Amino acid sequence: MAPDEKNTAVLEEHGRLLASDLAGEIEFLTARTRSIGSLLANRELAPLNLKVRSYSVLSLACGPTPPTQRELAGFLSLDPSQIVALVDQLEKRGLVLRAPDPQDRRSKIIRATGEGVAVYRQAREATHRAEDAALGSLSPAERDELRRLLTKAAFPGGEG
Amino acid sequence: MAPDEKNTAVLEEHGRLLASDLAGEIEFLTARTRSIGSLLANRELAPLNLKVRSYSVLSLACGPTPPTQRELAGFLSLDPSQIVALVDQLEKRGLVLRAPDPQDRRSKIIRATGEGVAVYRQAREATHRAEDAALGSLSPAERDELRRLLTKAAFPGGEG
DNA sequence: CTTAATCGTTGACTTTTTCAAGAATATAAG
DNA sequence: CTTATATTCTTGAAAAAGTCAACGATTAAG
Repeated sequence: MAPDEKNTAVLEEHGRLLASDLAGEIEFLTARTRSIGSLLANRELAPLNLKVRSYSVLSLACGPTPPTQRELAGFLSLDPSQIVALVDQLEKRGLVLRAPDPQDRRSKIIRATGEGVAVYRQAREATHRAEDAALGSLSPAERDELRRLLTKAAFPGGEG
Repeated sequence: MAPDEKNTAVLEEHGRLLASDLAGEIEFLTARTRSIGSLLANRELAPLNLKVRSYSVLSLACGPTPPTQRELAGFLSLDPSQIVALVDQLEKRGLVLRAPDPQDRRSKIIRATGEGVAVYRQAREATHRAEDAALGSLSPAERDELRRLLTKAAFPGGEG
């Protein structure tokens, strides 16, 4: 078997099962899309010693409104204790820091350092490469539409 | 906190972070959509002693072309060893059985029993309720379009 | 002031994922 | 036919991820 063929085996022949009920369920299609997507994203992020999870935290920490750990947990659908571990790693590498929230001393605001921003820029390119690879079968317009629909699904309360 | 409010806390306020780069990434939106979807689906499936994973196996086993375990692994993006565990459980409950593949005695075809089909019918209603709850913010036309786009993303080689 | 709730943290526990190896069967080459 | 290589299911172990309850510090409510 070729060196990199192993992890791409996800894209094998499944012709017979495409006619199944399950293949028509959005829940299943979402799970499979995510599985392929995070496989490719993790592969691209590996050289930076990041995974999709740590990349997501770093990304939000680089944004214009750095979040508290509680906000990270809610936004990323993770348990607060998982955020602790993720921030610990990133902080140990000097990519983010825990800043006290002036409005609530219980909370800690996760903000990226200069180096964190630098690493994030590379990581963003990596995830964009992964997205190109994962969604290569969709046109730019289709990707925009998919993004719009998924946003409504992921944030039902949205901006309404 | 109200009795059932805990698990619905995923749908909190995230206004500030919706403007982040991350919120525009399809990979992230897919992960969040799946997280909400499988939470609701697992909740609906719990009374039947099923989870999304075992439901998926049961569903394919009920289909017109029962799959081998290898096909299940590829289609569901799971490791073959995970399929063993899932089929073990379902077989122990009498919902599926391992039939020898006449064309390849290494393979085992996973076929639903009569009771398996009966349970599946209830389970399908449960997951449809969950899908309605998860995608309540999308119109039927939008759901169809989302299904179409996700199918292209999940099966790049598709029916081409 | 007293009580209740929230945030980050820790630790324990379960589940899921990943990986390597083996027995049985199939395929390919000589 | 014999030998070598590959595939399928299975097992078991290890790593990673997810779940949950409890604690100190802080805030909010009564």
